[in-house]
Amino acid sequence: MFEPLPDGAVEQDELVDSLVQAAFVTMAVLNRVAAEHDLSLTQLRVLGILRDRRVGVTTLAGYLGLEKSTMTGLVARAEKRGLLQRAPNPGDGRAVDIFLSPQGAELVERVHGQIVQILAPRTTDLTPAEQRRLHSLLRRTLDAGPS
Amino acid sequence: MFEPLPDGAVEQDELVDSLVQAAFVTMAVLNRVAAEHDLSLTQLRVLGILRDRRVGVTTLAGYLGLEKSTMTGLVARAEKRGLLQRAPNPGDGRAVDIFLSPQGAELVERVHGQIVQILAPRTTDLTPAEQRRLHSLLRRTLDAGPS
DNA sequence: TATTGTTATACTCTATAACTATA
DNA sequence: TATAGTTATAGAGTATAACAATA
Repeated sequence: MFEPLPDGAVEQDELVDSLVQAAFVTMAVLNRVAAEHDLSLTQLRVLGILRDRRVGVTTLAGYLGLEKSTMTGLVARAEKRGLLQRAPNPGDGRAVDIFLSPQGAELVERVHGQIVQILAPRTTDLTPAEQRRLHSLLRRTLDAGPS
Repeated sequence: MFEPLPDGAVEQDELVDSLVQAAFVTMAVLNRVAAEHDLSLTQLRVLGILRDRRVGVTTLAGYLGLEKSTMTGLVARAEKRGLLQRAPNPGDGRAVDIFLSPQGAELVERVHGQIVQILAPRTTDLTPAEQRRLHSLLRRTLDAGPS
């Protein structure tokens, strides 16, 4: 009467859908918190990357999957707001180093804390053991590599 | 020597970070697939919502968290491409019904299949039991409600 | 009066192409 | 020649404010 499912296809589908939904919910939170500080998600990502790095425009563009020319505008606007700074690279006359200003560093930590505060309670229905399991499963899913 | 951690704070932090990272990885896939079909993520979301609904502009804007005026442009561009259609609502002379065209319906199914095909393999390192567990944990995390 | 949708306007994000300065 | 970054230009996405038509 029932055909055997093609190797768990329905479950796969539902698992993917829940991953996608979780992504949308999470991104909505990030967007909202960023917007509270007049930041776009991209601006927030820039600050997040610069949290522990000082990089050139091309490298930054690479992290974000954007064009160099796009970075120029993003960096210019963030610099104008005093969130990051530009300085000529000592070793390469063409290159420019991008790094957080003190205000930018302060802001990104504050925003990060806010995000944790909002997202963490969503997982507190889970037992500590379940939280560890979810963490580990997500890690392994992510590490399954690109594409 | 070691202070007791404030009630699992570090683990919470790492769990949230893995949720955020999973969201970025997932959104990157969605963006890439959408772009292959010359769709923005927002356009794709519009098509996804209309998959099983016929709604007015205000309702659609509500689902997406956007302004009505923003929808006008999004809908106009998608309509121009033949992906959706507008029709006056029979019951309310002010309202407009938005719904997928046959081409739009075909496209959204194709894109959805592509997304599942790309994301599903990421979870195949997990055993079937682990997959069910991840699915269930994500669901419970999502259902923890908004904000 | 309130609601539905559009228009006008402005700004951010994004890409492509052309350019400069340096390597 | 190749690379780092900027500028010019154009289009999409977004919001705010003002508006017309209908309820």
